[in-house]
Amino acid sequence: MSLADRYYITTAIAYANNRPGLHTLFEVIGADVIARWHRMKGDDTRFLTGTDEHSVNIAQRAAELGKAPMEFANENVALFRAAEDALLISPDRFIRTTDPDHVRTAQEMVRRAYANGDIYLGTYEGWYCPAEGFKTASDVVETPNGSQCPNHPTVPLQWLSEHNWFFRLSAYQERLERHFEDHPDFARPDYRRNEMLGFIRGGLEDFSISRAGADWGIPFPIMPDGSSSQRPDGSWDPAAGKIYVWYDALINYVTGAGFPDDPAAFAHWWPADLHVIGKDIARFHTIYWPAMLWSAGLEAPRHVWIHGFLLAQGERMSKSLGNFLDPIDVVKTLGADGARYVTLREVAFDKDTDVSWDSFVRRYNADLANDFGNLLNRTISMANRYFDGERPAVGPEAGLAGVWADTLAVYGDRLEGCLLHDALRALWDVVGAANRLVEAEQPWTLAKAMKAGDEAAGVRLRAVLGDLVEACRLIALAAAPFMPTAAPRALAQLGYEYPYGPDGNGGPALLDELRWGGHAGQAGRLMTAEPLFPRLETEAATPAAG
RNA sequence: GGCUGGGUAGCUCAGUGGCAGAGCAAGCGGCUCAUAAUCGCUAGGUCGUUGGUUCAAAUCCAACCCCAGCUACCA
Repeated sequence: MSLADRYYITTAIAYANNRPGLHTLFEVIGADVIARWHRMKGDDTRFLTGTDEHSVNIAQRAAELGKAPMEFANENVALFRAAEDALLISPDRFIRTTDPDHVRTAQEMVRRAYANGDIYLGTYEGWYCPAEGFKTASDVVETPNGSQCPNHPTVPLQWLSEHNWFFRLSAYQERLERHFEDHPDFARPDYRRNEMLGFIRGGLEDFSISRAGADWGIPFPIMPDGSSSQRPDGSWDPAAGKIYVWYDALINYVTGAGFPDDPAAFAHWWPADLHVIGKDIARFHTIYWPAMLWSAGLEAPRHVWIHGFLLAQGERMSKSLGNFLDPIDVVKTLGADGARYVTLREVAFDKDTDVSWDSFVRRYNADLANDFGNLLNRTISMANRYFDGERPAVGPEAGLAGVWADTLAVYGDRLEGCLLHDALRALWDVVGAANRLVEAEQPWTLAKAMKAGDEAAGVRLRAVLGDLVEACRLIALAAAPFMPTAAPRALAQLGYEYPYGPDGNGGPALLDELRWGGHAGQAGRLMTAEPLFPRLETEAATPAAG
């Protein structure tokens, strides 16, 4: 990938029925890091995230609370935005499925599929739980008394039969298989790709894309006879029904790229480079979505990354189980940078991971307070003491330079390969190497010799501390996508300007800045050392929620 | 049931034929620049089980046991 490439990255849109947990925002933090990395590299980057607001469940929940669906959605979206702000998430657009342009886009996608002969009227049949909604055949439990909803055994299931529109997914089976074969890295990680490919090979059925009777949702734009469902006064005929789920939710990715209102923007941003999504919706993103796009004459996204879930003692974290972490609590305790680092270091980005409050606090103290924070602190403190605040330059034969070059290569590969936890692990190898260098060189011993008149010791001391300062600069800068405010604070203490904006835009190409000794000739003054990541006392570090 | 991933130190995991590894947690020692920090050392594993191939198996093969995922319309 060359410089000045454009890079369009998205997350799944979250279901706006409640306040978000860290397990929901995990994917958004990860995507934000990747977006910032590309912005800092100089790529023309667009990062899209947002909320999914149409569904019977949301309308129903709103009604229970005596609110209009939109009012209910607005409140929840505000909670999402507050949590994302606290986590320093930097979307270029926060999209809502209730946004007017998204409504137009979804309707246009339906029209295109219709024009292409890919949607037709059919009958959807299935079990319906009045307490919960439609159930799949595999969800329903067979008992001597008949079929039951596993979550609501006392509520009788209804067998519903509904007339609605279907998308001809079956027509795309061969093309999908070929796409997976021609683009082996379309869906990753590999084991998820294999699952999806297996699903395709098992045969594809058409799926329904409209619902009758719902009144909260995007109006289906076509009447059964093929005419427009829009009336002369601009309103939509309720008899046409609403667009159902995937022809609403998935469409946000092209809405966010400018389709169809802004053809120039769309030509620039589409196809998306990366959709970051959870494993629960892999099929819809890697199978339904490409087919829907092809049907509209558009290209499939380039890559879909499928991440796992956060677990608490082996159980999936969820709002309903109550075993989730509140992102606001985590930010309050660890700081925004700490929360981002610890989440992405503790949770593997390619599979499920068990996490706990204790593991988060341990990781924060070990990696941030003790290893990196203290490295920065001791380096600046010594340089201030021995050289009166003048920043020492890198030495002529720094052993760390080689370590750095190797690490940076691995770091970039892992980060661009979505193995964010591995990227951080690699970067922290340099932190360890730098701390070991301090012990090996014992700057305090060199300083005593220098004071006693040993010039060679003075030269060596300057070089050692220069290398340590350089290591701190590079580590902080490389970690900036993960820790967007710690990086500028660290660089300020080291006497460097931070040339990037709050979202990572502007400034020189990151990879140029990340060359060892890149600022060798530049004089500067160090600030007083100030702990970047104050150590947490374990007892004090208990979440408010318990 | 079928397919896929996994089962390695107290915890999280790396390790695809050559003397069992890392980080964290634990114990001991060193150092004093630093946020009771840091550096070194030690301890700790029948590598899920059983059999097989091989001079040599955590690694390859077979069977079995456990955990998780996928096996169609949930946001």
